[in-house]
Amino acid sequence: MGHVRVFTISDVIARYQRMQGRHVLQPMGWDAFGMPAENAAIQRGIPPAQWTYRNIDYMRGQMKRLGYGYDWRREVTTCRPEYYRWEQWLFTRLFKKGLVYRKNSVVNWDPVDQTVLANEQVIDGRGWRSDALVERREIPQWFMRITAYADELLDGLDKLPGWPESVKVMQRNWIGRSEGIELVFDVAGGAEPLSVYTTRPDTLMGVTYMAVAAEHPLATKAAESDADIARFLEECRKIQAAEAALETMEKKGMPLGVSATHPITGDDVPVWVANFVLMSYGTGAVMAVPGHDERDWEFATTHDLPVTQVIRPADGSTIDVQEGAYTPHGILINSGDYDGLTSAEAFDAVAARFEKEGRGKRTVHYRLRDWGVSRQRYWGAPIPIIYCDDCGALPVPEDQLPVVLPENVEFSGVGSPLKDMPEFYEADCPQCGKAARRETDTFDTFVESSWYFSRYASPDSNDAMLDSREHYWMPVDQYTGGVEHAILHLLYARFFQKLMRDEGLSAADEPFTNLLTQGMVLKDGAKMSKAKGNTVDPQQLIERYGADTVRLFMMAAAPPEQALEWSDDGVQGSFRFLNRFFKAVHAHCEGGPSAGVDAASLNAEQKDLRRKTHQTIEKVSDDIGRRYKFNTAVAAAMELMNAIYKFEAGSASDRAVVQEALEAIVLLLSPIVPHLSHELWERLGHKTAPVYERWPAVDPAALAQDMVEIVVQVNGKLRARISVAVDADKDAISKLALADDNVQRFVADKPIRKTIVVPGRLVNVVV
RNA sequence: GCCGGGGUGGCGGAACUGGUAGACGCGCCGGACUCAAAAUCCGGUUCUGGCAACAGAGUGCGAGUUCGAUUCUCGCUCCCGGCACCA
Repeated sequence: MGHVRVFTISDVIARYQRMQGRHVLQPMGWDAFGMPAENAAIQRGIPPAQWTYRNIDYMRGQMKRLGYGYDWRREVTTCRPEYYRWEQWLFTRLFKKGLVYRKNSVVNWDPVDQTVLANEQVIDGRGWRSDALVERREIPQWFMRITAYADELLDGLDKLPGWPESVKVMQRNWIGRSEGIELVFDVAGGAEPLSVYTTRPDTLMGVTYMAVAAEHPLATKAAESDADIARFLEECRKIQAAEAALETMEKKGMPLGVSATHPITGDDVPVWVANFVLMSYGTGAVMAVPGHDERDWEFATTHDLPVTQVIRPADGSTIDVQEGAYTPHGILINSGDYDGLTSAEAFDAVAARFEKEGRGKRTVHYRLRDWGVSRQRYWGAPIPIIYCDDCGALPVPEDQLPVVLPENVEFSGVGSPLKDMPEFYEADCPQCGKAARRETDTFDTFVESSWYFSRYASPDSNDAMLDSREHYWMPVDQYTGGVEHAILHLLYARFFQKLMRDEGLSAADEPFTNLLTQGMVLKDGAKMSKAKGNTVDPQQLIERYGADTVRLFMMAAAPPEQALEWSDDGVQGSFRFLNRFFKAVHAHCEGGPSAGVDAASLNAEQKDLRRKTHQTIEKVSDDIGRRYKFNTAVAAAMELMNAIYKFEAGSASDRAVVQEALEAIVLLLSPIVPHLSHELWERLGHKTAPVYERWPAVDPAALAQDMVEIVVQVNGKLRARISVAVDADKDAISKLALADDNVQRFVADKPIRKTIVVPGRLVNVVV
């Protein structure tokens, strides 16, 4: 049902834009690699490929029944070699540019199943199948250098007015550009100096300890002669790779019995090993300022480390850092020569001092890390690399692409079957020709989903990743997807767009001009999922109520970006409305053809209905075209339908007004309920179908009104409603308001202090 | 823990730029039709008091700004999404 929701939203927008006269391309494809197919293969004993292709066929049939207006000639399937060969190709190009590289990085290792686990497969620190405590393990993996584009990815957000602010803020924070200084603390006893990065050099005089990662050489060395430290380091390995696990676990540490030297005071600063410092991020060492950093404060308090204050609030108020860290900027105290400087001045002074002495430098840091694309899994696109004992890791030559993933395999779930297939992994070195070994890891499936949208422009191109047709269609005008993609998918897609641009394949800097993030489909307050067993099968609903009822309910129940609560009764309600809609048209058509509206000779009731018709056209156009609020568009159409039911049509001019109203509803709802609209449009006497019609236009003359209702408040409380002429001036309106009996009751003889008149809306009398 | 979003009748939601809180739908109540039921149609439906007119209260909790706050500001609370190997 989640898919039904996204695709209905997109289809409504596509059909609406088409009726605006635009040239619309709405494609569909299958993001088909990934863990679900492997899991299904384990459970059902069928190869992932078979299961995948079967599902694609089923789902394609269902989409056709739902009436989505796709150009099926452009269908793309990411697990086909014709598709993934091009990301393999791009990867080899990036290899030559130095934008991909290999380094060690951490994975979740299940020591019992002897396999790498996804974060999702780790439950409370244990493997989902073995129940063994998961360990951190470093293995060599391939990375794409997304950090080389960090600044452009950050600055580009300012050029995306069609994106929700919340998504842009999340991406900004994720990239996390910060300016700080990198400086060095010498370590007593001739050990390697500790290099640290800080964004708060103004708090340098408040450093009371240092902390290093468990894998840091200083910790490893200390463990050699101290069994307790060795045990602690062992314990630190039993943390899963996910950042959330790291941040929520109990912060633990031990003193290493080693001191660093404070670079200004020369004082000894104790060095600790801590489980929350990571070797792989930054330098593996941090300076701690417990007086002015919350995490440092927590740690210092639990381990009885000193907390000193070196910043005071600029407004002169007093604080006590023993009660909690003070994190804002302020004025320096207890800082020797720096006393009295502001945080900003101290930043510059400290930076200048270290740069002059050659012991540190100003540095820009990013929270964003390079993208690890290696997966130790079978059902993914092979990474096109060959390892030669003599020549090292080399990209597969272009004329040998694609590296095809064998589809007919036995899949047991333990390790990748590719590792047991010599016919796959045996290869010749592209450089020296000697026997070599092919990479058996596959790409992260985010690689496929990072560029598929461009491929729709030239899905049949066998000579290039993208051809000139890309320039006609890209960038995507309207992209729709779940908020859960706000960071990863959307950032990787933006990154790939820049890679493809720099490869000369595209002229666009950004892939998606307008972004709509839609909410989940819930049932009983929880996300619908097979795991929870609370799914609803679209197929059954289509059979019982028809596709239009399903589409209508999806659009009517909630605004697109909000979570939608599934309701069987709500579906019934949508079905009821469509029946009323049908009956209204049918009853009207029984009376034979209608003449056109003669606007000049309408009575009051006819004018009212006609005004409602044109108000509805105005409202629905705005709701679909500008606001993407399909739920209120549907509500407006229902209101007009209710007005038609109340209107007693007798004369020919009555019937003309009703005909106009019904035609409006048919066209306005046609993007949402295309099948029924098609039928009703024909019954109303038209030869063409709504998909070929233009969107209805508002007649401003029909909206005109003589009198308008205004609310009268006394001291902000509603006391009366009055009817005034639309062109009445403020004096006239407030005179009428004060003349009202109920208003008089509340004003009585109290003096009137002020009267606020908002024309067309309200009068507020302040007494 | 950090980043982002949300909390409005019995329920889904509306109120777009600070100006009538509860549009529209569901459910429920009453009526019509029917032998009866379903379906359909008509009327009612935030809570409290009142026959009614009307009055009082009310948008997670607490404060603030304003003639006026669901809307803006500050603090709190609960729920949802993301946290780099679910996609």
